[in-house]
Amino acid sequence: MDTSIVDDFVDSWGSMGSLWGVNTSVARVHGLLIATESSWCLDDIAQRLGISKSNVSTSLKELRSWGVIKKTFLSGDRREFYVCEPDVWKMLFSIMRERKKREFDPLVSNIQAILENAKESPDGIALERLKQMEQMLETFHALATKLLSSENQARAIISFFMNK
Amino acid sequence: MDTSIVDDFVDSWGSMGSLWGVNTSVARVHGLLIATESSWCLDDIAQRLGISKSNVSTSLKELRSWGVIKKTFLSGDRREFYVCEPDVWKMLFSIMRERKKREFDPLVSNIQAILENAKESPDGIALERLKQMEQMLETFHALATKLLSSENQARAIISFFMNK
DNA sequence: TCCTTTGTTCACTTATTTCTGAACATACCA
DNA sequence: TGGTATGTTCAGAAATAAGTGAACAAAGGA
Repeated sequence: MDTSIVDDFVDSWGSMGSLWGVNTSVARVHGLLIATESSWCLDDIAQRLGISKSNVSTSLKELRSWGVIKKTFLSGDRREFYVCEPDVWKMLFSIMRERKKREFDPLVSNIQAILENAKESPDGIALERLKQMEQMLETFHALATKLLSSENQARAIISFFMNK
Repeated sequence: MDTSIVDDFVDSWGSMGSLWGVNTSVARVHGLLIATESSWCLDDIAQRLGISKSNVSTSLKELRSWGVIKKTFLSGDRREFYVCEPDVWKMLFSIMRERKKREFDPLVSNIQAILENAKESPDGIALERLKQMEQMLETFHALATKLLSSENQARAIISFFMNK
């Protein structure tokens, strides 16, 4: 098995974990599942990537929480195996949905709550600007909600838009 | 001056620096400039946020590199003052453009380069999936390039889309 | 039952990032 | 020229995040 392509992909995917907010190990484990066709058990992943079992265990837990991998079972084998979502668009949408839920939504709620208490326009505060910010965030929130509600719909919209 | 709203906003904005990849101090300084109408000099920012001058200095440098603040001068005052971009949409677009350039573009190049060397479809590698990934990334790249080329155009597209 | 395999948790180590104060540079003014 | 105000850089400190190994738990199988 020619492993260099897999290694390269794992490195590349690992180094961009920051784009969606996970650490290198998590992204590397994910990269390994993406780049290979087989399903992997914990020990094999640890050996293949040269990291500890406990690290793999927590990384897999994290990847499950993002909804981008799933367990599989081989008959007669007690171990848990993992594969990633084969559809790359579905994968990306899972990540974006989760990231929105975890980081963007709370921000929007926060800003809304802050502006609730700011009806009286006190001195020195750029209240107009903060209101524009709130509106912008709400627009993005609505846009993201709409786009992320269905991969297929979003893909159609993107193609339509790109062909104009 | 009622500072609690500013403080709340600074906290909120500071805690979401990770969304666009800057640390808390950088985001807090930015938050302060966003939430207030005045222009700020280094020392006053340090005092207001309770952080060191050197931290403010590097944070301002970082914010300049993202293109989200600019220097102003008061006549008869030797100090450098800073204000943020008043248009929140322009601000957001600056951040997105810069983040794309710094993190997304290199990823796309990487994946492309890796797949260059993978014409022969070796065993155990999900080559089809990696090609789909590459295509998806290229689609997003094209989409982002188009959307980020003009705030006004993008805003028009978003409104059009949201009203359908 | 006891042993083995598998996976998780957690206290601790290691690595990385962030922040600071001091030293330095620069520009202006007296 | 010296003195003061302003801003930057950088080595090290402090804080935070990540990774490890050992202990533990659970589940089969002999």
